[in-house]
Amino acid sequence: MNHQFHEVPFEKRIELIEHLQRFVAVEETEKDQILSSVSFKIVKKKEYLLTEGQLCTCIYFVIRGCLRVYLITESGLEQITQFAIENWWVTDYDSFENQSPSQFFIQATEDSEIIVIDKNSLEELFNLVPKVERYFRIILQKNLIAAQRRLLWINTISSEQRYRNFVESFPAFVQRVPQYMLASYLGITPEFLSKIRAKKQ
Amino acid sequence: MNHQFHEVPFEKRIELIEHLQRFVAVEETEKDQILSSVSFKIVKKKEYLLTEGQLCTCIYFVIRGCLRVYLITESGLEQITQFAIENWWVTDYDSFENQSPSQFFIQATEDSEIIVIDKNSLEELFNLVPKVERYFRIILQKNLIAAQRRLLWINTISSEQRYRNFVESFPAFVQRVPQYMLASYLGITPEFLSKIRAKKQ
DNA sequence: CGGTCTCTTGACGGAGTTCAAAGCTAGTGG
DNA sequence: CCACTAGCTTTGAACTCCGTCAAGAGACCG
Repeated sequence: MNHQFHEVPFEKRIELIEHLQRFVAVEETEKDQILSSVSFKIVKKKEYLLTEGQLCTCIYFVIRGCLRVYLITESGLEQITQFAIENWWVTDYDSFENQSPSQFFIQATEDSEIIVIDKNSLEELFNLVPKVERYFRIILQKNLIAAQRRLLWINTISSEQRYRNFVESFPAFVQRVPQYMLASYLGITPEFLSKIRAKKQ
Repeated sequence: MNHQFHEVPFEKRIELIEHLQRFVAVEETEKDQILSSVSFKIVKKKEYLLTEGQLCTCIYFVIRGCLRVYLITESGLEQITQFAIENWWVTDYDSFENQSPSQFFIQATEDSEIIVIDKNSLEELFNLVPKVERYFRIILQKNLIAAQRRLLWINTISSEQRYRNFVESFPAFVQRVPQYMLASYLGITPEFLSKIRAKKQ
C-alpha cells in the first residue's frame, strides 16, 4: 500500500491550525469543523500526488517534507515550476478550479506528511466557516505576490544573480534538493548552474 | 484638477456588477452595499494612480482604457510587469496588504475610467458582504494561474514564440500599446522585437 | 561492488543585447 | 493647419550570456 489516507493524527493538527491562526482568528468549534474536512497522507520520496492528464481534485498542505511541481516540455525535459515545503499549500489551481486535465506532476522529493482537502470538502468548508475562505484569499494573495516577484527577477537580473539571491534567501532549502532540480526551477541548465558555482562567488 | 473622484455614475455601475455576477450571485441589497463602498475616477493618458515610494492604499478596476504597472530597474530602465484593460483589477498587492512603500508606478496608457476601492472600504465590504471576499478569492486565483503560466512560458519558449503567442491571444490589445511597452512586458529589447516583426512570420 | 544517477569541465554555437545612426510618426504650438 | 521636435521604430555590427553536446569524475543505492 503506497498511499495512506487517515484521520489527521492529533499531533499533526496543530501545524495546520497554527498556520490558519497566523492569518485569521479561529474558534474551537471552527477548528473541529476544519479538521473534520481534511485528511492526512504519507508519501514516500518519488511518489506522486498528481500526474499529467489527471484531474487535480485536491489541494495539499505540507506538514513535513518537500514536494515539487513540474511538467514535461515539448522537447521532453522536466520543467519544475514550484517547490512546496513545510507550511506551504500547493495544487494545480487551473485543473483544480476548472476540473480540466492537468499538465503537471506533483511529486515528493522527500518522505513527506501531507494534509489533503478535496474540492468539494473545501467548498463546503468555505460556506461553513467563512474565515477559511478569507484565509485562502490571503494565501492566494501571497502566492501571487511571490509569482510576480519571480517574474520580475527573471526580467531584471542575470541567472547568476538569481541563483545567488535564491541561496541567500533559502539557504536551508538549497541543501534539500539536488542541483539539477534547482537549475530547472531557476530556468537554467544544470551545466550552467555548475559553472556559476565553480566561480566561488 | 487632474484627478476626479465621484459617486459611480449609474451607467458605469453595470460593468462592475456584471463582472461580479460572473463569479458570485449578488442580490439587490448587496449591490447597493457594494456600490456605496466604491468610487469612480477619470484618468487622462500618462496620469499616475500610484508612484514609487507611495503606499498603495487602493485597488483599481478598469471600466474603460488601459493601465500599465512598471518599475525603474537599477540600470534605470522601465520594466513593465502588468497591463490592465477593461474588467481587470490591478494594484500592488505587496504594498496594499503590508502597507509598505511601493516600488511600482501605475500609469494610464490611454484616457481611462476607473473604479477605486480603498483598503478600509474593501475590508468593511468583505465583512458586510462575504460574497465579495469569495469573488476576490476567485479573481486572485485567476491572476495566480496567469502569472504561473507566464513564468512557464518564459522558461520553455523562445522570445519570438512568446511574442507570436501574445499577438495571437490578444490581437486587439497589441494595437493599443506602443511596441516598446510590449517589448518591456515580454522581457525583450525594442530592437529585438522590431527584428522579430521584420521576419514577417 | 557495479550500475545508474548526479555533478563537473570544456569547446562550440546561437538567441538576444548593446550601441549607434538613420528613418518615421505623432503631438504641439505658433 | 503646417512645421518642428521629441519620441518611437528600424537596421546593422559587434559582443555576451547561456544552451548544447560530449566525455569524464563522483556519489549513492541495491
